[in-house]
Amino acid sequence: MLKESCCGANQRRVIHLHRLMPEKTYDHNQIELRWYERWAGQDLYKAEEDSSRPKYYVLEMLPYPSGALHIGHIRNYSIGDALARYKWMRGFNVLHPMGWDAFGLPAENAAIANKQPPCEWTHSNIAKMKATHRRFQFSYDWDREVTTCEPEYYRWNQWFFLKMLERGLAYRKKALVNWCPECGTVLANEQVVDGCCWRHESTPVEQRALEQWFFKITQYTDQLLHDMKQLEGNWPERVLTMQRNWIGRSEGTEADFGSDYGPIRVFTTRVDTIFGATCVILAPEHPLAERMIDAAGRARAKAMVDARANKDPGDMEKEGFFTGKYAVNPYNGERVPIWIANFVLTTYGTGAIMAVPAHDERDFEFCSKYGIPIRAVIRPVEGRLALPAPMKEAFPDDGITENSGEFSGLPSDEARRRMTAKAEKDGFGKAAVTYRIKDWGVSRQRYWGTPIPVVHCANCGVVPVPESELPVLLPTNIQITGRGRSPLEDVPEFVNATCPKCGGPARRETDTMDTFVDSSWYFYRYCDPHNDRAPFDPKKISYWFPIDQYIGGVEHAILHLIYSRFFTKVMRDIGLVENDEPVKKLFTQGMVIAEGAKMSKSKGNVVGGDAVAERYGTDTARLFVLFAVPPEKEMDWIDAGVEGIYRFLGRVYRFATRNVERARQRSGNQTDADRKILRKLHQTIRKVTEDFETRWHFNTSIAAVMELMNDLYGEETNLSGVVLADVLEKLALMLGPFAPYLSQELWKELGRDGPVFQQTWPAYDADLAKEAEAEIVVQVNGKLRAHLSTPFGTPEDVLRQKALEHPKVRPFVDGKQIMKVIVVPDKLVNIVVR
RNA sequence: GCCCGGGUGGCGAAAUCGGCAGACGCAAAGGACUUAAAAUCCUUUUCACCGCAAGGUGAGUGCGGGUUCAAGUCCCGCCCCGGGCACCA
Repeated sequence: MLKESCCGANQRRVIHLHRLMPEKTYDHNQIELRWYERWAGQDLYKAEEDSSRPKYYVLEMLPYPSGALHIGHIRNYSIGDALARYKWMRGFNVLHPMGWDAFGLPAENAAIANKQPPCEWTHSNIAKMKATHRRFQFSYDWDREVTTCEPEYYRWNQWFFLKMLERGLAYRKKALVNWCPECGTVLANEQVVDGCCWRHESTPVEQRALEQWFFKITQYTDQLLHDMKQLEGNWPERVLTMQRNWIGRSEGTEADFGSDYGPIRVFTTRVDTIFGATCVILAPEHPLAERMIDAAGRARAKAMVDARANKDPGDMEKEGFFTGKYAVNPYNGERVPIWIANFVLTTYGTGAIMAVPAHDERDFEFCSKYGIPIRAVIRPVEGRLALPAPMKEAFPDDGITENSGEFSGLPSDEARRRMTAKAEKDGFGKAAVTYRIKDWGVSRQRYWGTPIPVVHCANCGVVPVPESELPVLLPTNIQITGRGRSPLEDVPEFVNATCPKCGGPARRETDTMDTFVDSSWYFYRYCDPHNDRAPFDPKKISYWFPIDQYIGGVEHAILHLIYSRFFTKVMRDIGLVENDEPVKKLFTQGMVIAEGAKMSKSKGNVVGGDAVAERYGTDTARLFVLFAVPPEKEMDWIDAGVEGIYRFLGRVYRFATRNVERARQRSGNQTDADRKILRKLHQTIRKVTEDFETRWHFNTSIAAVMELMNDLYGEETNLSGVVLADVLEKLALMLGPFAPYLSQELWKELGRDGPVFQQTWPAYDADLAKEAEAEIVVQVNGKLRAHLSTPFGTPEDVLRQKALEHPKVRPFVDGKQIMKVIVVPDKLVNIVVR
């Protein structure tokens, strides 16, 4: 077995150094191909429930099957795979699955571009990418593969939808969509470029209101916020902050301004400034607005809505107009004008605000522009009230109220409390909490997604498809033209349905689900992927969950992860799962850029996994993405750097193969070099183990192994066979999580059997790792002057004495007054002189 | 504007608890081997100055202050870069 792999051309003799020991050239292609074939079809990474071992669920975010794995994917999977293999070696029962986020818009675009059905396009992409996965030997249990566009999967999306509907968590309401009048179709946000259609660059996108489906995530807002406590410390602080901002909870007051059209309710966090309100402003979509203005006004309001949809709010000029009507401030009875303006959002608060230009920057900007009066009612705690005339900018800070009737002279927070209490007492308002987060719009007017399982019946209205009739299959014979509201509307055999309630003719819902629905629960399906009676067996979930480690890009910090948390809470309330949160620990890896530029297809600088594997092998590719920078940092792919790693693996391989014979014979006696190398070996094991257990800075782990290799080259001929055998064995094991092919090859060369990841992770011996003597740094006035080698535990006074006597120290000390000597045992002596 | 990260040699980086700044790798230079090259192996490589040399001296972690025997690391102020949020009332 050993000999058959080393053909003559591979061998040469290193005469000058190593006494005629044959070494082999590192031929990555041959090694990787051989093990690839050996392992094919062996189900090496199969996971099964086993209560006798601690479980470990490691998960990388499933990819969209775009056609090829690029180096960003490789980085993500190399981190997860190293961890999975390490955990196996530490005795854990590891679940490490993979799947495909296979629904989505690009498949439809591809269908339009090259007339290939989305299903076909998707499956051929999956096949290509899976081949790359296998080539890299990422340790997935492929029996558990989940492909979200398969009916076996998406029927459970539909099932969850029905559960949401039952619990009042799915509902319909009108919502605006982007509409291209040229295509006659709905556009996704990413298809809107500079306010115009991506395919018709001069056609402005309009806003149209359609009935659409929503999930009531707002019902869980407080839980989503509260349960973040369970995640603190285990999720990146940055992600939690982003989610908190996204939810955007703010406490304030709602109050009614009176008007001829009924009360106008406004929300404010600064009710303490309400005596400074000089107008009320409605969002252009506000229901009262329509009644207050004429046709010309309505046209202006509509134009505002369209313009706002496609512009970056940051560079939009504030605009508005006076309705001609007035509102009454409930606190002082003052009559103020009612305006309509583009910067007031209908989607936040009550869709109406009071404008207090003196104390709000936006209101200040708006009111200054239109000559609306500015009246200060808050003064700085130590300062005077601003005068209206020379006011150059708003004073938005808290302070002391003035000119506020009975509430004058109070600190802002006290004023807020008392004024809110008055609103509640007099019945014109109340304390209120508002959130930025909105209900999750799940409707997409698209073909390539999960059909929403309801029908519309003329007699019965919206009727859910019975569970027993799931899945509602997505038709496959379809022409994608990019025209019309949804491609599904052109498929009569899909649209024409029977009402499950009355048996009469009905129209099937043609909206499909947002693909975030697919990815909100796929990690549960991995635990029971072939179940055809339920989304999964709860018993399996309670064994594997929560996910111990989730690894993916920070770009999913908000949507995917918040939706996943929401789904878990709903599933828990249905009684399917026990955990509050799906993911115990989250790791967000940095982006990969190529030679200084963001990788993109249009730039043509995408570094493909296969190309790198071809040239250097997959072990080199994996090791390099882990070695270049710590995994959480952005990484620049530079070809030259890869060469260094390839050289390193070659060094390991050559060293091992030319010493394996000596190692097997365990010849020679203990030497000084042995002790030195053993120390280094155990220091290296300690370093690599600590990196796995704490920060995952694999760049330093790999650097440590390189140092060990450098030392081995220095002492090669001085080592005994016993120590060589020990070092080579542990080297192979330590490289296992990073370079599975090479480490397996070394393992075999050492005459050992079985996959490396099924071996036990080497333990380090703290005594062996300990340096023989302490290196003491001697400083004078903080400057390094000498080193001392002393036994560990040398008493302080001895260290002080030795330091003062050191010939390199004397010139800096002699003739000077010694003020102080600081001694840190086993570490440092600092002599302070004057 | 607000909230996070970050700024260290020619480059990627290391220094994990306030204790030798630059581990490891890339690039570069020199040497060995070779007819030659590649590959490989060995050496040098923060900057400035002194020295024939061994070696020595000084400066140095974005900038300015501070705390400390001692600061890349802690504190205050500023500059720059990256990311997220951004009319959220």
